[in-house]
Amino acid sequence: MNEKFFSLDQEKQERIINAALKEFGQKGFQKASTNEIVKEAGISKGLLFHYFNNKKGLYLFLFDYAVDRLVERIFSNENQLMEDVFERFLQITIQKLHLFKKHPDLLDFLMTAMDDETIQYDLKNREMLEQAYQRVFAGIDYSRFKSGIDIEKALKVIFWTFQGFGEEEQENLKQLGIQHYDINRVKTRMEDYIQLLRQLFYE
Amino acid sequence: MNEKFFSLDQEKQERIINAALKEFGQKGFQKASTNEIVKEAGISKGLLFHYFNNKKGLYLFLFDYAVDRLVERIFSNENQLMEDVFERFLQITIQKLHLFKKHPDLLDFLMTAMDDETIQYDLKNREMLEQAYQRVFAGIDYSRFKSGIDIEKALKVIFWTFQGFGEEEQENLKQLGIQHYDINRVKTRMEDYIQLLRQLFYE
DNA sequence: AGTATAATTGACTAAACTGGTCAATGATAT
DNA sequence: ATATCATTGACCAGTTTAGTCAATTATACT
Repeated sequence: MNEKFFSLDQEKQERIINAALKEFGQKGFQKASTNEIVKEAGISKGLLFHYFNNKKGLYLFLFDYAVDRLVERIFSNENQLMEDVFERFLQITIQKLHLFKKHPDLLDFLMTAMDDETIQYDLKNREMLEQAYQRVFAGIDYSRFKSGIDIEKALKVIFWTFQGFGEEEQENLKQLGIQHYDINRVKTRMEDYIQLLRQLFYE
Repeated sequence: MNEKFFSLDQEKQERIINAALKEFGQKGFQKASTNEIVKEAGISKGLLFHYFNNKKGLYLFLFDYAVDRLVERIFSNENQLMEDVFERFLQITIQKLHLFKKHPDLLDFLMTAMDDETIQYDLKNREMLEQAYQRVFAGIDYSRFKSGIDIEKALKVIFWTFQGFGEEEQENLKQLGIQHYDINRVKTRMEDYIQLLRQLFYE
């Protein structure tokens, strides 16, 4: 790729990246259309190929970019994960929403790119991703759970609750639009659910 | 359409229908490719246009078909919905899995077809669908819930749990393949979760 | 103001793919 | 052997594909 891409307006960079994430995320590498990407990004055909010299170059750049953004948001060493399940999932859900706000199609792109056979990457990023996912569930404090509760299943119920909540919030964000959506208020909304979950699961 | 389609081997009918559901579900009406559909279904180009005389004819047929299958599985009058939340959602989840087993892409197709602007249907089917969705949550018995619990939020936690469980089972079904997947054993797996949920929510 | 350099455009290409047709072939039943 | 049916895939004109490149515009420097 052409490093001067990073000298563009940040807003323009993001327009291009988001358009590409969306198209590749929806259709996979082969069937994604560069025409569609430049149309959505509002740039000319030539410019895209000027910065990423061909389709595969763009795809590979995007994969690295997406992994970087995910790790820096959720798994970076600064963001130390809480021991309390609810605090931890609250934290992660908020971070995912921030990520979704900037790059609505990044997570979907990563999911589908992970098992795309048409390309094989440097495996570095792949491994980093898989390690990261394990960290989400490692070192949780279960001591406060009511006795007689199946911890494994309880954890799944909690996980699915946060997942469902997060998807609902993403829907809201899409509907309301980026400017009318206040992420801090999500925190209070989610704390109502956490209160319920604590009531249910904790002694 | 050509009614003789229904005289084909049932297996062949389903191959064609499933291939079309998948393609339309993934790409929408405009961008779906009839070439892709016949390739996936393993039939010739001519045959598809012999039975459904053009692309739009196929799409309209599929929509009616999909609504019929959904209603007959989940919302038909024989399948009276239980008053107990957990019994009801258990029932619905099982029925959805049966549907998914025969037509893995039917529900996704319906979702995307609902807000496809390129075509306007007889609204009969649309209305039927929306009424049906409301029935899922109507007439539930809340009397056994512990006092001091926010019923509205509790219902969402329960819904998200069944949703997460259902999606996980669909993943298993895809992975294991249709022949090694026993739906009756799902019931017992789900009853473990129901036991936990009862323990949590019921007096 | 003038000139050099870099950013950006979009018309253009050959190849692939699009929805749809139809004469030819294969299968089945009488 | 014949008639009726199901099925095929080469073929069509039109669109879309990834990628190129001469030409235009914007920026920077003297």
